[in-house]
Amino acid sequence: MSEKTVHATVDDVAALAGVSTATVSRCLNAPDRVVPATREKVMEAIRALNYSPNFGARALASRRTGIIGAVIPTLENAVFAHGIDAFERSLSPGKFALLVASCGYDPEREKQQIEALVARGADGLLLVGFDRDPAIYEWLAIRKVPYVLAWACGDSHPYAGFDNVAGMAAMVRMVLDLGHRNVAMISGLTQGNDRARGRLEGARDLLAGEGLAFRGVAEVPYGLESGARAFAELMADRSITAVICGNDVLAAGALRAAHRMGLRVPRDVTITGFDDIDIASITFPELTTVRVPHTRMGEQAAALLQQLIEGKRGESVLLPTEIVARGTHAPPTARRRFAKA
Amino acid sequence: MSEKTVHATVDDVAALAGVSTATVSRCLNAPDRVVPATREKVMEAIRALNYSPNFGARALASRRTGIIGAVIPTLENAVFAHGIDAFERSLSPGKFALLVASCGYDPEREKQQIEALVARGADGLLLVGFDRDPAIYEWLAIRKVPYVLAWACGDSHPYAGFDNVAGMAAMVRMVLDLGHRNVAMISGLTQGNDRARGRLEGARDLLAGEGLAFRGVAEVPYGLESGARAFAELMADRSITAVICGNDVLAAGALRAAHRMGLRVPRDVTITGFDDIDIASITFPELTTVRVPHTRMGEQAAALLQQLIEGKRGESVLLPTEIVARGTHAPPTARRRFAKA
DNA sequence: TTGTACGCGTTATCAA
DNA sequence: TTGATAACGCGTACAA
Repeated sequence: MSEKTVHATVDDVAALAGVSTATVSRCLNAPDRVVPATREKVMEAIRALNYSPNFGARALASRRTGIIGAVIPTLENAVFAHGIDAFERSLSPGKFALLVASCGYDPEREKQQIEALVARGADGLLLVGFDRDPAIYEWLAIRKVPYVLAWACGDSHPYAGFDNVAGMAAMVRMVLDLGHRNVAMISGLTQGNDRARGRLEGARDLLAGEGLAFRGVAEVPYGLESGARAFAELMADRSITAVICGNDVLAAGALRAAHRMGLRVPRDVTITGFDDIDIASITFPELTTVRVPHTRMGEQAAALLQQLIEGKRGESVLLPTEIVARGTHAPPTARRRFAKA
Repeated sequence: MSEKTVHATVDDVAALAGVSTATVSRCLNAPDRVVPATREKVMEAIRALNYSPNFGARALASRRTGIIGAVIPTLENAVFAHGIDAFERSLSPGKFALLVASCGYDPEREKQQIEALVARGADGLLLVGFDRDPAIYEWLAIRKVPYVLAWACGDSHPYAGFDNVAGMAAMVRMVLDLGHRNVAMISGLTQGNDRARGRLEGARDLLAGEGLAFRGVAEVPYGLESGARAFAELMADRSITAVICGNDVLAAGALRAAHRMGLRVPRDVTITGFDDIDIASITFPELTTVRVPHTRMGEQAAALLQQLIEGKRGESVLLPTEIVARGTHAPPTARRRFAKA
């Protein structure tokens, strides 16, 4: 005890303060259950010994870690970076910390990451989207691990998110109202990605409701060049006057391709995005897109998950999306409308 | 034991497999120290009971968590989002997981976050930059917590990073070689940010070496509009022909302001950035900037930190920066060179 | 190669 | 309000 030991324990603190270990523990976890006088003695000893509780021991005895896990496709997508940032900032400081894992849009890897986080003692989980192997949900239920889903909505699980289908439908509605009839879409990969799928279907269904169909659909990986390439191919059909994109990055790529092809936006083609991330207001012209409240979503998700973890019941929250009409949309012009191949 | 209990323990597994708990433990942590035959029995029991080791108990007994902590200013800055993403992907799967905390560029908050992560049992830490209260480094040394610094370089601590000073100096060198003499700079906030400070000083020193000085310096918060505003103010001095920006976001903002002011880039003004994040190739014209290997940096940082944690000694790694000459630079034109106020 | 038995540092139950 | 003490579940010398 008199040795210069690096890590003091509760016993050391208790001894120095002249109390029991139980009291020391209480001072840290339920200060109100200790008389101010003794509490002061204990805190004094804690400072003197530079004591800090052992994480493993605490987790073992209390059966919780204060660690919240999040599995996201990738932080390279600004949408997730911003959402996760807000999520982390909204975690009660001192009470919870964030363990992040990425899965690169791979469902199998997502499953592994979920298991890894739970194995690491995560008290709760933040996941992206609804669509995944039901076995995962069952497993989570058995293990009694609370979770919140984000970037989507639904009624089968707790979530803090928005409606991809409705958001995209609204955008297509606007494009149709402008007079466009020959519309194409550049969608993100829908495989194992219900957000991308929702957006694609939202657009498709709205068109169908008007008795229309896409003049072309490209389903491509996330990325600027990816969007650019898809745009160039789609526009081989000279009748197309509007290209709906599944996200802002694809739209920015499309815009770049348009410039290269000598097409003027929005005079020759209308291009729309989704998400309203930073780049949407940097392109020229600035992108007409669907704004998603990523930051508020992260905050709400954090609040909801913390409630669930503490045993309270929380309500899912559906955030509104909104069309941000900037510079890449306009009515179809004669040049394209009557263009020939 | 026969009850439908949710969490099986080593004892359950040992009983079912007909071995001791020690053997079960070995199967998990040192499979080679167990004969294949018994190992198979044990793994079978593990599967049957759906067993997974208790994190707290394991951490307590083994004195390590397999958790690596990272404290960054914010994930909203793409630079950190990409670096952290690469870092996380490079962590040995199954062995280490990433606990992230943000500090919003606030040194005091960074200190708290570091303590919080260590308190949560982090086996090692990833931190941004070198400049911080020496007490923190001492504390880390006493606690024997390995750490790696990134996004900068130096010889006082292990790091995986790059030279902000040299990177910016090279850019200013290029601008001067183009013929510019009336140069201004939009710098990020240098307070508690050695990366921003390094870039500012790198530029300043190079100018000084040529007997020159900035015609103006604005030190502003991170952000598009922030950069735009600074640019507009700086350009009140009509003699300025080049504006060096501390990062790509500020540069994109400056570019936007230039458009608004009716200035043509690079004909009327040269604008340069730093980092080469996505937006650098989306602006019009595309941004001339300094490329920083954020992804490789994240990977190297992960490799180095894991080595340190495992007791091996690792070498710091200095990554090269590189000028990416795109569309926002050109020699000064007569119009600006001889412009009058 | 496998088993025994103890220690790891807290929390939580129950009495006092 | 405080104290004694039993878990908590796993790793690991040490012994067999």
